Amino acid sequence: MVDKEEYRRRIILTASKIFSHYGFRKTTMEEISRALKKGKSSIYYYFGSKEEIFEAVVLYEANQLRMRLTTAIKEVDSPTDKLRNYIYIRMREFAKLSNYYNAVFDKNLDHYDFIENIRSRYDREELAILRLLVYVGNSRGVFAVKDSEYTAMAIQTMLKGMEVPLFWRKRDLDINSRLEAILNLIFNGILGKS
Amino acid sequence: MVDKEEYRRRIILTASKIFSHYGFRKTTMEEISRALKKGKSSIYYYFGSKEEIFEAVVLYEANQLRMRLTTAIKEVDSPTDKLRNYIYIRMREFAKLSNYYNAVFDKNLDHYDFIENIRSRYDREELAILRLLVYVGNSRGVFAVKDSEYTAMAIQTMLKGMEVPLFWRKRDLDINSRLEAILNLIFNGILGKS
DNA sequence: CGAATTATCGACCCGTTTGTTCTATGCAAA
DNA sequence: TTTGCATAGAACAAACGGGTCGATAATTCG
Repeated sequence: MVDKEEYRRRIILTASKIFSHYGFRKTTMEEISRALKKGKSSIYYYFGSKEEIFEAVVLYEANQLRMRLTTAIKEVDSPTDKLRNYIYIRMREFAKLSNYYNAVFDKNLDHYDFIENIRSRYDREELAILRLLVYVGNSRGVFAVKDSEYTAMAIQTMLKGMEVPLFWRKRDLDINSRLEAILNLIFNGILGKS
Repeated sequence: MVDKEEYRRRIILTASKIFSHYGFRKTTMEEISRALKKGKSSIYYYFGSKEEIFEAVVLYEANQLRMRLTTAIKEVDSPTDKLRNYIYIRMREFAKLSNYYNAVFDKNLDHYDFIENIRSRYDREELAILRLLVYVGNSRGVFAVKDSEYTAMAIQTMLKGMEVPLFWRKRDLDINSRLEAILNLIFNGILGKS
């Protein structure tokens, strides 16, 4: 292994799969090392602790999420499509990431502040994106809102509101229809009288 | 709780979900009892051990499978549809049950014989069903095979062959096309020249 | 009502697991 | 051979987790 950083990356990839399935608590160093075909103690040559790996994994997943979202809004042109795409992907990816949240809330709240950091940073970024989307749609004459900032915040609030049942209630299939309703509400509210 | 048996049933339902997600080993009695909003030791009033619960769960799932399969072949009439339905549902349900198998192969092979019992019983039942399906299709003039027994065994062998990659390889989406190919092969083989 | 039975739970036990450390060893380059 | 990177086995303290037991609450029944 010429590059140490490269191997750290491989560990993150592998651990990510296991963490996402079993959560932080139920995932053991033994499993991670076995999946890498290495000795358990060898992992400690690259990472100081299990938490450190988890931290790197969450960071990695956060970046993945960011990438998917930016490409999702780039691949369409109209403001409504951009916003719709963003919300769709966001909710889908968040649902996939729910295991990480369950992992954190598993027992010990040690990582809580660390996760919260990522979370708050993402919140700010998301707000900026939404603000831009609304602003552009506005200046293109598709949307008709007074204040982009507050509208973006309102949308974000709704999105956050959808997360809770996503993570805590059983996954019923009416999520899609609820999402559809939200989208409908947002667009009709923005577009004025349909 | 008037009926003790009813509560055992609730435990099975709840434990089933957790087992199917985390496997036998990673599922703790603590989790099961918490999901039932009961004390950990209360569970032992209904079941003697964790293994006993697991046994009941597997038995329950096996019955569920049986039910789904019988309804699947009842709701259509033509022999080809019956056989096609049976195979489809069988493969889909087996894929869903793969977690239970992973659970067993997790480490200790204690339950192995117990699972193997259910398995062999199911094998016999399946063979009987397949034999009947082939036989009826034959007598209706849709199929054209010489020996229903051996044809049924051949079909079962193919189905078993499909299980291995289903359970052990990553779930690639070409499963459907592979299934389609198998179905095609079976029917064309049975129907003679198309 | 009170006794008997049913159901629940907290506290504890103790073998096993597991995150982490430490030391020894392989192995490539110089 | 020496140096430094990479690996893994052994050991360990701490936590975990299945299971037991006695006490207690809830319910049934006479």
